[in-house]
Amino acid sequence: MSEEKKSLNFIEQIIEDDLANGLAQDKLRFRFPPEPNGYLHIGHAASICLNFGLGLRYNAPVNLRFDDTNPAKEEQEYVDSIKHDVQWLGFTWDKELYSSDYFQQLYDWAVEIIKNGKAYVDDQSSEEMALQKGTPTEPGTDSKNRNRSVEENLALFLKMKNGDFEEGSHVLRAKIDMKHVNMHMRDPIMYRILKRHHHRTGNDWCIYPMYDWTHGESDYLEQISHSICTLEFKSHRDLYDWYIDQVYDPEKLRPKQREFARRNLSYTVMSKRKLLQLVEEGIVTGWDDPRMPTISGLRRRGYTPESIRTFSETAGISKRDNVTDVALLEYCIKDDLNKTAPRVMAVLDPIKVVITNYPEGNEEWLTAENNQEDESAGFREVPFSREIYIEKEDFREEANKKFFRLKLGNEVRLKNAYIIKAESVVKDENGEITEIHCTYDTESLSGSGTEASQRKVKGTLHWVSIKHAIKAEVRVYDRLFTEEAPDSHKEKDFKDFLNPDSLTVLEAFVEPSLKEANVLDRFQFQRLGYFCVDKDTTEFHLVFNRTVPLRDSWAKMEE
RNA sequence: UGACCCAUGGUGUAAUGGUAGCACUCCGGUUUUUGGUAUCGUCAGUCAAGGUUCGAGUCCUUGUGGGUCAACCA
Repeated sequence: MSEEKKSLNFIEQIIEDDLANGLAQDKLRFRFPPEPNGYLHIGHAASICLNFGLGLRYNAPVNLRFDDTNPAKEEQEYVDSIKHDVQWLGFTWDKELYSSDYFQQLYDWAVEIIKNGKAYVDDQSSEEMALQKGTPTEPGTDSKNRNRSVEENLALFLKMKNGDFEEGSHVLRAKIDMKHVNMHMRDPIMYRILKRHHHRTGNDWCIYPMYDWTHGESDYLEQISHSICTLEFKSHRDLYDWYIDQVYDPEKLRPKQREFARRNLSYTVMSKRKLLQLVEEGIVTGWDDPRMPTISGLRRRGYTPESIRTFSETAGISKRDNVTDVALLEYCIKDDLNKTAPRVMAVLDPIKVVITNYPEGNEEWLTAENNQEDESAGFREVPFSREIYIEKEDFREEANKKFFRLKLGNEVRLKNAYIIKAESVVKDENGEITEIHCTYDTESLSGSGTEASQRKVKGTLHWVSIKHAIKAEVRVYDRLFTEEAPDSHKEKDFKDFLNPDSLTVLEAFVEPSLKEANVLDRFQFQRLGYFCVDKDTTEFHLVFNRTVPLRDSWAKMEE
C-alpha cells in the first residue's frame, strides 16, 4: 500500500464525518437503484463506480435495486441488460432487490399513515390538482377532499387497491402542506391506479407507489446508510425525510440522501429520451451501436471495463454542472489498450507495391513482436512476399523532407521486414497510381543483426502480403455529434449537430493471424488505432470496429 | 420575481483558514523499426466588490452568472 494520501471526494467526506460522529463502520451500506426502463450509459457508470467503489473502500455491501414502480415503462429485458452491464464493469452486488418486493409493506404503511390522518384519497382530475398546486412563487390551495374522515379514506383506498376504480380516477396523497415553499411537499401523490401487468408482480396490484414514497422507504428497509442520487433530486430530500419520519424506528439506522452532479460527456447526449430517439429514428443501429454512450455501445466499440472505471475515477464527482471532454475517456481506453492489445498489421486504404527484385513465387514468414510494451506477449509469424499492400497515404511521388514515408527515390522500413526503395510508379489512363515498384535491400531484414538491418531510415510502414491477406470490413467510427454540447442550444435541436461522417465502412486487408480472432477481441492495428472484432463477424466475413485512433501528430502537422 | 444548489487554467477535479496541485487537451524538445508509447518541458486558473483575520480559493455580506423545483415519470 502506498502511503500517499488520496484526497476524498465530498461524499467520502460526508461518510468520514458520519464515522467520526459515531456511525459504526459496519452500518455502512449502499445501493445502485436503476429503473429498468432503458439501457445504462456512461453517466450511470459514474454512479455505479461511485456506489460500488464506496462499497469496496469501506468493505460495505452494495445492493442492486431495481426501482420498478412504473409497470408502464419497465421490462425484464432492461433488468437483464442492467445486470449484465454492472457485472461487466466488474462489480458484485450484495443483494439483487426490487422495489416491487416492498409493495405489500408499502401498502401496509400507507394504511397506517391514513389512520394517522397523514394521507387522503383524492378523486379530483390531475388538471384540478395541478391548478391547486400553485407555482414556485405562489402557494397552493387545499383539495376539497383534504379533510375526508379516516374511515372514508380507508374505505376508498381499499377500493382503489381492489380495482373498483378506473385508472386516473383516484390517488392517495400525503397530507403535508399545500403552502409549503417546496413544491414537492404540497400533498404529493403516494399511489396511483395503473391497471397494468408488472414484469414481476403480474396482476397482483392495480395501485402502484410513486418514486418518492417508494425510494426512501426502500432505503430504510434495506438499511442503506447513504442513498446517493443526482442533483435534480435535491428538492425531493424534504419529502424523502418526511416519508421516513412516518415509519421511523429510532432503534434503526436512518438513511441519508445526498446528491452529486450527473456526468456529461462532450460530443454526445446522455438523456434516455434523446438516446431513444436516436435508436427509434434509425440514426444509430440500436442501443449497442458503437457510437452510443451506452455501456453496451462502449463495450461493442471495444472499450474495456477497466478503462471506464479509470475514467470515472479520474473524472471524479462534485456538485457542479459539467461537460467532461470525451478526450479523457479516449485517453483512458488508449492507455489501457496500449498495455494490453496485441499489435497486428492491417491496411485500410490499400495501394499495391511490387518488390521487383524479390524472387517471384517466393514467400517468407517473418517474426513480429505482439506487443512492444509487454515482453510476455510473445511473437507471431507474418508472411512476406513480392506483392504487398501499403496505405495510399503512405506514398507520394514527391514530398518535402518532413514526409517520412515512401516517396520516389527514397527508402522506408517495412515493419518487421525489409527496407525498400521506391523506384517508379505505374498509372492507369486517368493518371491514378495503380502500382508502386520498389526494390528491397536483401540484407536489411529486421532482427537479422546485419549491418544493413541496423541502418536508420526515417519512416516505418505497416503492410500486408497481398497473397496472404484476409479481407475484412472495417467500421471507422467518429464522434456522433460535431458540437461539444449538442443539447445545450435552446434554439436548435440536438440532431442538427449530427456528424454525417460518424461511420465510414471500409474494405480492408488484414494479416492472416486475424483469422482466429473472436468477437470482442481487441487489437492495435499498428500506426492506425485500436480495433475490436464486431459481433456481426461470421466464419466468412470479418468485421472490425475502430475503438479509437492512435494519436496522429503527422496529421496535425499537415493541417 | 420565491426557495434551494453551484462558481478554481480550454476541460474535469484537489487544496478541510497557512506554498493554488493533479489529470486530460493544446503547444514544443528528447528517444523510438508504430509520426504510437515513454520522457522532459511550455502556456494557462480562484466570477466581482466589500468585510472578518497575522493570513481567505476556503468564513460573512452584497452583487453577477449558471442550474434545479409546479408528471397520476424516475
